Amino acid sequence: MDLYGELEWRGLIYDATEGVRELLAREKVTTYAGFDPTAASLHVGHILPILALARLQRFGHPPIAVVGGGTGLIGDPSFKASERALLTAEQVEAHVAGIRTQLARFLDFESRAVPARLVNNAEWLTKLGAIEFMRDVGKHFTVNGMMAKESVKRRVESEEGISYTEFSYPLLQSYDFLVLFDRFNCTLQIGGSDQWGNITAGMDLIRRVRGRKAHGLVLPLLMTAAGTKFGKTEAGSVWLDPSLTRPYEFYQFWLNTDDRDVVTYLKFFTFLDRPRVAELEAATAREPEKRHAQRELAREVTRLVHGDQAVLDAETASAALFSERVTAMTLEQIRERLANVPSLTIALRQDGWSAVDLLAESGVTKSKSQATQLIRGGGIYINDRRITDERERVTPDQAVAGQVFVVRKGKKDNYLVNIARG
RNA sequence: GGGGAGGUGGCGGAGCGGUCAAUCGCAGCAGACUGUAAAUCUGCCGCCCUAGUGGCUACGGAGGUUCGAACCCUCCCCUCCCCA
Repeated sequence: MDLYGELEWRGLIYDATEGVRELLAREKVTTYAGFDPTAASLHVGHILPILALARLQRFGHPPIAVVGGGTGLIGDPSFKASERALLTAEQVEAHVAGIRTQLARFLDFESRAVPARLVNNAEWLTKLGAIEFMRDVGKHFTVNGMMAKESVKRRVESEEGISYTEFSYPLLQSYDFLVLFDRFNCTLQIGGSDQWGNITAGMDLIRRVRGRKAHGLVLPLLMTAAGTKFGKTEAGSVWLDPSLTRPYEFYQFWLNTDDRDVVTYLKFFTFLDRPRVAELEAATAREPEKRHAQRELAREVTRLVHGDQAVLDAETASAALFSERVTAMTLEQIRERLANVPSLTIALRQDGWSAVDLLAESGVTKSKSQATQLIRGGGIYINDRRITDERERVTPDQAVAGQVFVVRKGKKDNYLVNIARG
């Protein structure tokens, strides 16, 4: 199967310009995707375009990941309801640093035949003078054409309006495309479907100033079957940065994928081939309770993002928390298997604590009120035992080896509460 | 510039002098069921505690009237709609 067919099968092609398929089949096409540093870390949604670049590289097309150190200073208005506050240069710089390292692990920079590149558009955008920009780039766009773009329409028509700053964003992205075209002969840009307007703007610029045709391909918007935003959990966004989303939680996020979404996600977020995906699809239909597909999905994506060891740790912890009894484990086993579980401490008290105090003082809950509510709702377990009365006393000798309580909040949130002595 | 409508909890949206921490829907959390799924059902859902006819903070902002104001008055800020 050719690359385009592969992408099609995976459902990754939302829209593409005429001739992309033939182009990809015919020659090595240097391709880029941009990532603006709007946060300190990329989140699970970003995996889609990143992997798209990686898939291209596997088929011999050199990828370029562009970190938007320059465009991040401006802010993309595409399909945004309102103007956003500008990030400071320091914020952008800090975000860029984090995102760079994350991007780096998905592409193969060692390959000589198909080199990957990681560049920062601040390199050329911050040097671009206003007059130069207006003469060389701005002259090629009509305001009329810009305003007609679906991506900015809502903002143009809104009372709040759109600042000149954000309005110029598509031009900067167009200029990026032109620079990459000139430097690396980059002729294809990919991105989320919201990027279509910005991508075609870049294609237009290249056509006008260089008389050459460039292409665009956009990926589908991520949605869950339940109609909610993809990549959100109780805790907020699912980040790639392990200090923001622990690898265990990251693994759990994928493991909890809705049956209706899991095959789609396997195609989107893994490199598993067609027969394997078909196999997992059949397995899900046959015995959904086994979660074969979800397990494989969680394993694959966690490996991609956090590595083999993280997968092992997450699987061990998951098994321990969901199918074993804490009280049957030794202290060493708990320490080892639940290494990824958030660890808290509580000061020793010989006569013990009321259940509420234990939860609030250790930080499992943020207040005694919250602790009380959870206990009354039946959502708190200490060492496998459900707490039914918030006044119930918990004593140090009930801790595993006299040292640690495994506290479960709800179905899936676990904490180790260590007794601090002295 | 003229005329009109409105700003309420994460969002939507009731309330229009006391019984309002504020109906309801969504989102969220917990429970039951189950498969760590979905759907459904139940409870919670401003914050806090010693958990009560408890305390604190709240209905754009600042004052005022009143025993008492999200609700009335004044000024200010903001949003939306119509006309020009």
